[in-house]
Amino acid sequence: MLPNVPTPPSPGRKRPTIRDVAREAGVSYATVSRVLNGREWVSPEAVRAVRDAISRTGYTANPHARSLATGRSGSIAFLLTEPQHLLFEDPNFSVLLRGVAQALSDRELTLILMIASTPEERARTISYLSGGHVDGVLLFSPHSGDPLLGQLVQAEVPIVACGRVLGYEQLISSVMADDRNGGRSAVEHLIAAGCTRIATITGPQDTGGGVDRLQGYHDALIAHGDTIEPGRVAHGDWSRASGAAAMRTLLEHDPELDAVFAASDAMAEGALRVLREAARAVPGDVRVVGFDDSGLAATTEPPLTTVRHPLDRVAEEMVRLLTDVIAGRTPLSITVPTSLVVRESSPA
Amino acid sequence: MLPNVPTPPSPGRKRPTIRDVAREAGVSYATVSRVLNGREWVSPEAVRAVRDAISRTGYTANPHARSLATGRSGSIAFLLTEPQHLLFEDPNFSVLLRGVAQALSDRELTLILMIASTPEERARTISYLSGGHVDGVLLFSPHSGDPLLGQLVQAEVPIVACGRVLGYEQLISSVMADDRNGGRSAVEHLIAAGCTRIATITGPQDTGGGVDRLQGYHDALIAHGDTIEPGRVAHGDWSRASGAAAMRTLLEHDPELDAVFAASDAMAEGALRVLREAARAVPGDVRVVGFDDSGLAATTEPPLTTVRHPLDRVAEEMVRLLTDVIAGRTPLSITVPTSLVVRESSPA
DNA sequence: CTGAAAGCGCTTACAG
DNA sequence: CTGAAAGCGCTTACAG
Repeated sequence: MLPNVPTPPSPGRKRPTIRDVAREAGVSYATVSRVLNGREWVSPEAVRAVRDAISRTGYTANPHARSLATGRSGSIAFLLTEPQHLLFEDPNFSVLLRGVAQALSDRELTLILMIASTPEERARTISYLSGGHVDGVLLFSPHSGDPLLGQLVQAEVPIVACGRVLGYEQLISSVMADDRNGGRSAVEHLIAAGCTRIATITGPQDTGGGVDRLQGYHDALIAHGDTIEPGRVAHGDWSRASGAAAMRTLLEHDPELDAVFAASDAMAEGALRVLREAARAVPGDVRVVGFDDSGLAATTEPPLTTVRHPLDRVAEEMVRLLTDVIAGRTPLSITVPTSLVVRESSPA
Repeated sequence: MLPNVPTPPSPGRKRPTIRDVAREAGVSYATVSRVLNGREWVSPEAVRAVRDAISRTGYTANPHARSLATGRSGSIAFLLTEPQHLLFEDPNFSVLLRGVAQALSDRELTLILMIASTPEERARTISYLSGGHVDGVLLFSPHSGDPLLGQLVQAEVPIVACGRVLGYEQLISSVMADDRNGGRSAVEHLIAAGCTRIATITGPQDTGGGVDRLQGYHDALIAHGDTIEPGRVAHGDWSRASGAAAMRTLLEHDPELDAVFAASDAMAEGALRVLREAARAVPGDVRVVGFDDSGLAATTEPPLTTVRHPLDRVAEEMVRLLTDVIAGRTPLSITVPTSLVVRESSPA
C-alpha cells in the first residue's frame, strides 16, 4: 500500500508524526513542536488545538529524532563493574536499581543498564559511553584501581558515583553514606554494651566505603582510649563468603573476642554462620553488628543489629546530582546520614 | 569559538561525524556509511582508507541518527511488573538480568530497564513502549490478569515473555522451563524416598510457572496411584514470607506430613524456617524440595534439594527469540529442560 | 564500485 | 504569536 513501509513485515500502520498533528490541528509543525516542549509564545487556542490533535492521532514523539536535533540522548547509563558473583547476592543492588529507575522515570529519562565485567564488555562499554550516547553515567561499586575510571573521566562524560571514589574525589561527583560516623556508631554501641575485644571485618580497601567504615572503627576505639590490634582486623570483599573466611581468621587470632563489626550485612551473615559452626552464641558469647540494613539483615539467625544505609535516598540523590552535573554545575559530594538499627545480634 | 556549540557548557570538542571520516579518507560519506554497515560493493582500498580514518578520528556512530534513518532503535526493554518487594529478594532476577545484558551486548543492542509498579510508571511505560521507541520487549513475571499485557499486544510491539503467559499463549512468544516435568521429578524423588504425605506450596495460579509446577505435583501423585488432598496444597506468591505462611497452614492441616515441594527456593526457605520453629527436623521428620536452584539454595540450613531452572539459558533464548520475532518470524514457545539437584534437605 | 540527493522526525533561531 | 527553512548525522535507493 504505502510506498515506504519499513523493510521487514510492516509493524502496522505508520506512526503519526509531528506533521500529522499539525495538519489535524491546522497549524504549522513548528507550533506543534513549541507546545510539545512547553515553550512560551503560543496562543491558548493553538495549544488547545494541538493537544486535541495529539490525543486524536495518538501521537508520541520520536525520541531519536528529538535527540538528533537537540544533541541530548535523554538516557542515563547505570553502570556496574563488580564481578558478577557479587552482583548476584547483593540485595543492595536491587534497592539501588529500583530507586534509580523511579527517579529517572520521574524525570522522563531512560535507564540504560550496562554491566562491564568481561574484557569485551568493558571495551564496548567504554566506547559506547565515550561516544556520547548517554547524557550521563551512574557508577556503582567503583574500585580505585579500575582503568575504566580514568577513561570515563578523560571522555568528559558526566558521572556520579555511589560512594567516594578513592583518588578521584575532585573529578567524580559522588553520593555516599556517612560511612565513617556509621562505623563509629556501630562500634560505640558495642563498647557501650561492655565489649572489650571488638574485631572488625572490613570492606575492600580500594573503595571509599571499605576505608571509611574501618576508619569509624578506629575512631570509636581511639576515643575510648583503646589501641588497634592488627589481629582484630580482617579484610573482606563485601560478599558472604569473604565474611565467613574473615571470621575464621579472626577466631584463630583471638578465640576470646566478644564482638564483631562487619562492614556489610552480607559479610555479617557469613560471620554468623561461622560463629554458629564454632559454637559461639550470638549475642551471648559474641555480639555481631553489620552495615547496610539490607533485606538480609532482618532474616538472619539471629536478626542483625546494623547501620542503616538509606539506599533509596542515595539513589534519588545520585540522579538529582547527575542532572546538575549534566547542566554544568561543578562536581561535589553528598553525604547522607546513617543510623543504628538494633536487633537481636546485639541488643541494647 | 565554534558558532554552534551545544547550549550548556560545551562538553569538549565536537565529536567527529561521518563527514569528517570521509574527508580524512578521501571518499564520499556514502562510502563511509557502506563500510560502517559492512555492505557489499566497496573496494578493498576504500575499506582500508575508511578504517584508518575512523581510528585516526576516533569516530563512533551516532545511534540516534542511525535510528532515525533506519527506523530501528537498537534497544530492547527489560520490563518488570512484579511489585517491588518481590524484586528485592529474588535472586533469580539478578541472574536473568545478567544473562540478558550479556546476550544483548553480544548483539550490540542496548538494554533499557523499565519497572512498572506504580500506576504512573505503568502509564508511562505503556505509552513509551507503544510509541515504538524500542525494537522489542522482554517481559518478566507477567500475571495473566494484568491489563498491560493486552495493551502491549494491541500496540503490536514484539514481545517475548519469561514463562508461559496464561491466556496469551498464541499471542506472546515465551521461553519457559519445563515446569511441569520439573515439578513431577521433584515429587517423584520424594515418593522414591518413601514419603507418603507430600504437601506442596504453589506459586501464583495466574502464572504459567505456578500452574505448571502444581500440575507436575499432581502428575507424580496420580501416576503413583495417590489422590490429591486439598489440605496438602497451599498457595504462595513466590516470596519467602508467603512460603512461611503456607507452611504454617500445611502443618495445621496435617501435622504428620513428611515432605514439602515448594515451587520456588525462596518459598522453600520460608518453609524451612517455619519447620525449624515447629521443631521438625529436615530431612529427618520432613523432607523439603525447592525449585530454581537459585543462589539461595546452597546457603539455606540445610542446603536445599531443588529443581534446577537454567536461567542463564532462558535469558539467552529469550534474546534470540526476540530478535526472531522482530525479524518477523511467527511467535512460538521454547521450553528448556530442568534437572534435579540433590542436597541435604532431601538426600538420595 | 562510488557520488549526489532525498529523507528519517524533530528543534530552533530567523523573519515576520 | 507563528511559518518557512536549515540542520542534527545517518541510510539507502538512484544514477552513473
